[in-house]
Amino acid sequence: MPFLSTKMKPGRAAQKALHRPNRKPRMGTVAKALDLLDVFSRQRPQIGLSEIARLTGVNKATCYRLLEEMESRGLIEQLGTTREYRLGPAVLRLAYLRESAVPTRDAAMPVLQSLARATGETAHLSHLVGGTLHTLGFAYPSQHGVRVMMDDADVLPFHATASGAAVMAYLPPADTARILATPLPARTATPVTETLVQSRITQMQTLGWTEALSTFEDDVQGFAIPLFSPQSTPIGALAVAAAMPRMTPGLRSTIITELTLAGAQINRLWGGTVPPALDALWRKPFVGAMP
Amino acid sequence: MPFLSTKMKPGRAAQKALHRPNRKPRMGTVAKALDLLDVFSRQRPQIGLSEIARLTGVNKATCYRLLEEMESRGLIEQLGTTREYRLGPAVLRLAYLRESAVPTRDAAMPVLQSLARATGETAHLSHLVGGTLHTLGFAYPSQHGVRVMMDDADVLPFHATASGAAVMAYLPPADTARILATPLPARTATPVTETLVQSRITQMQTLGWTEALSTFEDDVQGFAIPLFSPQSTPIGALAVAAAMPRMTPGLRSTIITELTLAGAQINRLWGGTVPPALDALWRKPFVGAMP
DNA sequence: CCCTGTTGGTTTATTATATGAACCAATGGT
DNA sequence: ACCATTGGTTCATATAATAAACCAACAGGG
Repeated sequence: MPFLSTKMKPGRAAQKALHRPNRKPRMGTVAKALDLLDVFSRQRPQIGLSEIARLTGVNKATCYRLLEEMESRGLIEQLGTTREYRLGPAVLRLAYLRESAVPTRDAAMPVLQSLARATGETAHLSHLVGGTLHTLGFAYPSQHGVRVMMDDADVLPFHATASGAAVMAYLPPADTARILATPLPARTATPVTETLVQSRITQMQTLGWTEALSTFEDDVQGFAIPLFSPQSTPIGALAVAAAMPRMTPGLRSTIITELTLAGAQINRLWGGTVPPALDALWRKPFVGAMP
Repeated sequence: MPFLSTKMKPGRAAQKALHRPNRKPRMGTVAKALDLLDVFSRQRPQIGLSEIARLTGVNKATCYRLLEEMESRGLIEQLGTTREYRLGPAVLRLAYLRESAVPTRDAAMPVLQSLARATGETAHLSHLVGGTLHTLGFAYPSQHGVRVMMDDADVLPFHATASGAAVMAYLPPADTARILATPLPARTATPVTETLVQSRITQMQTLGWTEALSTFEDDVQGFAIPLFSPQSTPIGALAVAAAMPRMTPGLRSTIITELTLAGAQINRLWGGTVPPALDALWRKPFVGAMP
């Protein structure tokens, strides 16, 4: 029985899944409203009404109403000076409540930091929410001057990252297929072919970890492993992003060893269950296997 | 011009405020959905469908749909084991984004902690969101064995707390009246009369701080001051909750002094503008005035 | 000063969507 | 075997969301 519900809704689910040529998408109002929140990002923390409508494709009047309604609940707020909108204070309370009930982030951050320290590279933690990978946190080592920056709470592309492959490797095949069918976002350093992604997935399944070279960012080598729910469904990924010029066989070995260790630790903290096959791989010391 | 928009919506605002006996409330769907989130609290972090419907008064089918829609966006999640619902991981990302854009909590917490240390009592920070006070954080001193606990990210009653009075004292009179008209929640230690609340408000305005005795909790004395937006509208409160058996004139003096100091500091950090009259009161050293 | 292109916000008829009573199937306690 | 729960679903109905057109208010530019 799955932990996070993966139930099939007989009626509606089937309707949703099938592609009905003459039917409209039929999206709920609250879902549409919540989608508006995705326009906000680190680099664009506050936006005007027209801009939001433009970016989301939602009608301006509709957009206005939705924003107004979310504002009334504090989910977003409006600046009186520029009339721009931004995320509201209510999200803090919600996050606080969530963390006190399920200490996900607070529990994992120390491990993330020690992973960054042990490897000397940037450690990155992401969470699978609503079919997409979201950054939950990251940690930088103190040592190196040059380091991989990821000051983004943005969405991670599945195709172009090691984290994406790590998660996909343990997702139900149907979901993986659907993700692979999704057109990948423009911003990728190196073109990503489906066979390449496929090979990362197999690497994940056979070696116990996966890596990606110069895909999401130039000169960055990423290593990742998945994180699991108590029912062994993937719910996120742990990754290390290293600057390629620094890479050596020794460093690579260190990263993989530390990564699997930290992964096991976070899975334990979160009460996750690592699939037996993978767990066995993690228990074997890394011997320098090459994909 | 107000910072956080306080604009009046001619039509709707009036309709909302007045109690119309023969009219339906006419609440938007997303607002209703977001209201569902309020059922979750520290002591009740996860709830079943029927229970949620019962608590909120929303039809069960409607409730189900709304929850399902929010789940699709990660705002809540459902446990596969018990089918209960709880806050989802998406709130973490939103809060993270909000804090990186407007570092409210992160900026204030150190001040809050030093306030708790300096006074030896529990310090408490709350945020005005959507017409209600929400706990944003609190800090305990390390010294005393007995201390006022407030492990609640719950909503604070305006009537029964010093924080409520502090905020109301600087709210537009109309809002204050509306709040006072609201029936106060059952859970209050000492009965609260309107004149009592009114006296706290005047104390706030004349002395620069306010206090409440044994109202929200027994044997707890609360001191509070308001926090302001750049446009001098109140957006929250800073409070110290002391155990009454410990109270002495000296401690009281310390608390008030430290409280105003910390308040000024947080207002500075948040870019808030303290109203000139209040600012002047805070600059004068506390001389032991008694209300 | 007008022209033009913005902006945030509002109105309207139209229609798609939300609603809720009733209904199921499954579970758990007695 | 029963009864009272539970989570979830159905469907006719009424309500609430929608989108085009419309304002008024700015901000440059000529």
